[in-house]
Amino acid sequence: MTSLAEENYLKAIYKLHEKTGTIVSTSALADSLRVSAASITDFVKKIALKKLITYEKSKGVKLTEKGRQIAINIIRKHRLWEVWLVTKLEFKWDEVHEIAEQLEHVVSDELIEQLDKHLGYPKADPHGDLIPDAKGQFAKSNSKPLLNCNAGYKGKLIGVAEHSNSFLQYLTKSNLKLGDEIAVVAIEDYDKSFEVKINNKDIKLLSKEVVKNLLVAEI
Amino acid sequence: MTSLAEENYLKAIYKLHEKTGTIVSTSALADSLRVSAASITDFVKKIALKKLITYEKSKGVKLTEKGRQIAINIIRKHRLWEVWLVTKLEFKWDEVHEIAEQLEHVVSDELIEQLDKHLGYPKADPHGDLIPDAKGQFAKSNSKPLLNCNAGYKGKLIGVAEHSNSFLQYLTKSNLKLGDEIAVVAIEDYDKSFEVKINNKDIKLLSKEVVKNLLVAEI
DNA sequence: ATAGTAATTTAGGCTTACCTAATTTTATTT
DNA sequence: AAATAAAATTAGGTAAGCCTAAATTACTAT
Repeated sequence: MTSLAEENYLKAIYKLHEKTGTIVSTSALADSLRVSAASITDFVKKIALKKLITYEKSKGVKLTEKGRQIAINIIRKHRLWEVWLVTKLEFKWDEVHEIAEQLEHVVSDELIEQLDKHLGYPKADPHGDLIPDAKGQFAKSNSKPLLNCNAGYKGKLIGVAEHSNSFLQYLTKSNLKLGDEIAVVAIEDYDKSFEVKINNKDIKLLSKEVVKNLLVAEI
Repeated sequence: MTSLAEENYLKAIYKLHEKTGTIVSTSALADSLRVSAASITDFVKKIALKKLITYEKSKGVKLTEKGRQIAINIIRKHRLWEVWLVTKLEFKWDEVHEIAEQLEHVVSDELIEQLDKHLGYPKADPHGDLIPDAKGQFAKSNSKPLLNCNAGYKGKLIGVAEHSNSFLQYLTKSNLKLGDEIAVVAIEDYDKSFEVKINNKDIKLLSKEVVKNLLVAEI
């Protein structure tokens, strides 16, 4: 029904829209999918005919409800597989993305149902990203970047806004993981670096780049 | 490196060779892969150039050692995934083939290593087929069709020689499963049907077609 | 041994998903 | 507002993996 390429295009469009909030440009898609702009124009016309997206020439594309459902389902599968890889197969959170990129395209509703059950119906993946349910509904989340918090704030690390291996490995090396309690001791006005206390114990200094990408929520 | 199509061709050639013991013909492959004979000839020429098989025009094809290793690796992955689906995800043995056909193509050596470990290094899949190790070595097996056994024989059901859903479902319905002890009470000379005793309890009558496809071994 | 049949190969085409180069459209500067 | 730069599209092409129809080769039966 839906080809591998289509699934990847829809997922890329979904993610780019999520990030920018706007209509998705040809060049953004070309960048993200590592395919020439000409190929994007081509393909985008084809899936517009299938009503998976709407395409405005020279403007960009947008998912239709149908396209959005397919994209969310891929994301659901991706995140469930990531949970499996980390909780059952002992992979690290920085090792699962590429494998999940392959597993997400396996087609079987019963498989995903059983996997979800096997994992205990997890709400979030190993990076704290929410896992939509079988109907495509996301749970509500009230996380925010630690950067937006003031001195005195105390919360729990529940996600990351960047998924690069280098960032994930930096956190691991710094002994920071999801679930940790973070208290903001002080904020350096000059460079917006944060002095934080982790789990009521260790004091750490985190750069603005880092706190921008740490998502926290009330305990 | 190896495309999906290549993997499927190599696997099909491996299985057909295993079944017939001979060089594999174009038509047998066409049948098995549900592709026209002309396409087989085409493709076979291509992978012969890659030294995955040897191809004798109008005779048939044979795996090279390189092609054989790839085929065995796909089979290893297929069987490990089947074990996972049955033991961890509660699928029935007649429900796993199609899903494993997709999962077997996921590429990641670490994934398969970890999966193998997670499953406790199983020696056989849910149908009793042996799982080769990471080096492509199969364990020795001394199973034989129940059909070849005489009255008085007592052994354990360790595999099936047919994998069709209808046969697997027949066995399930008949309450026969791998591991059951089977004792041959009598053999009807006229139609070669077997009267057997299962787990020292129930007496069952099995047709020649059925006993031909039941593989047993010494307890 | 040869006619007839079955299996295989060749020839020519199609679709999917990509490409480069050239052109056109849109956005940015001055 | 014109000139330039950047983004998008059009045109023409390619490789992979399939197809049908026609031609060839191999097998079987008398």
